[in-house]
Amino acid sequence: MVGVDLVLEAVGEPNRRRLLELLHQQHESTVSELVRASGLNQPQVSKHLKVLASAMLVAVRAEGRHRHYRLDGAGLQAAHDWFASFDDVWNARFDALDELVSTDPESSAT
Amino acid sequence: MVGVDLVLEAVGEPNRRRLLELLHQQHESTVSELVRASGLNQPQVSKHLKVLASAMLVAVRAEGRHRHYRLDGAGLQAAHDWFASFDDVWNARFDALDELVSTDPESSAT
DNA sequence: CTATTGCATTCCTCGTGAGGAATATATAAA
DNA sequence: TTTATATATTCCTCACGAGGAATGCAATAG
Repeated sequence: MVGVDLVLEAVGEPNRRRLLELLHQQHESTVSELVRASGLNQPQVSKHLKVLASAMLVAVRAEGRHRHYRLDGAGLQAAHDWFASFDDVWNARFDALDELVSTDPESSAT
Repeated sequence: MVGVDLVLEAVGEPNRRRLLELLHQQHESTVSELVRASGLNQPQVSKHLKVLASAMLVAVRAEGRHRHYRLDGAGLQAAHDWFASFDDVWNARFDALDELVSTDPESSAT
């Protein structure tokens, strides 16, 4: 399992989110391509990618002197699951209330 | 719609995540209760709650000299949706690959 | 071989953000 | 009224993290 702490700290940075979104469109990109697409300098891109990789948000594939980066589902899903654990909040499921009134299913008047 | 930037920056902080999880268990808590449960000092809790509130992650209800905080689904769902937009990554849908190799399904040697 | 390209890494500076202490503010109690 | 409680806010310090510049390093080109 992936540490959600690393993931959420990594995605807290706006430029890293931009890189993730660029990678989402391109499926796979070299560092040079990300530099051009993001407008960031090459060292910054490499450093951000390093952070993303240690959070299992991206994976690398070496090919010659090129490095092909792609999204890694592990980190993304870890963060997704963490927020999903709160889904009862916005789903407004009145479980406790439902249990309280479950003995009286007739009381469903508006 | 809630700004996902504010939300993801807010949840990037570990103690703020702890507060969110505490609020998730308690449904509603005063600042004092969160201070006791989190081990943080009162000013830090108030400051973190302020950040969480501006990201629509918590909502407040004033009652006498107490402030009752509870989770706000708006911010939580915004972050959830942002990660959900990447679900094709971990669902491992090889659409493009599938299209490329669809003429040769036998080539799956190790 | 040397030169060049693609990327990673190091060093430095600076801004920002988190924590601590003290204080301000508001509401309730006496 | 004075006092106590609950919370917010201000000020300060400090550490960490992001960006820039320069450099290192590996792989291809010539």
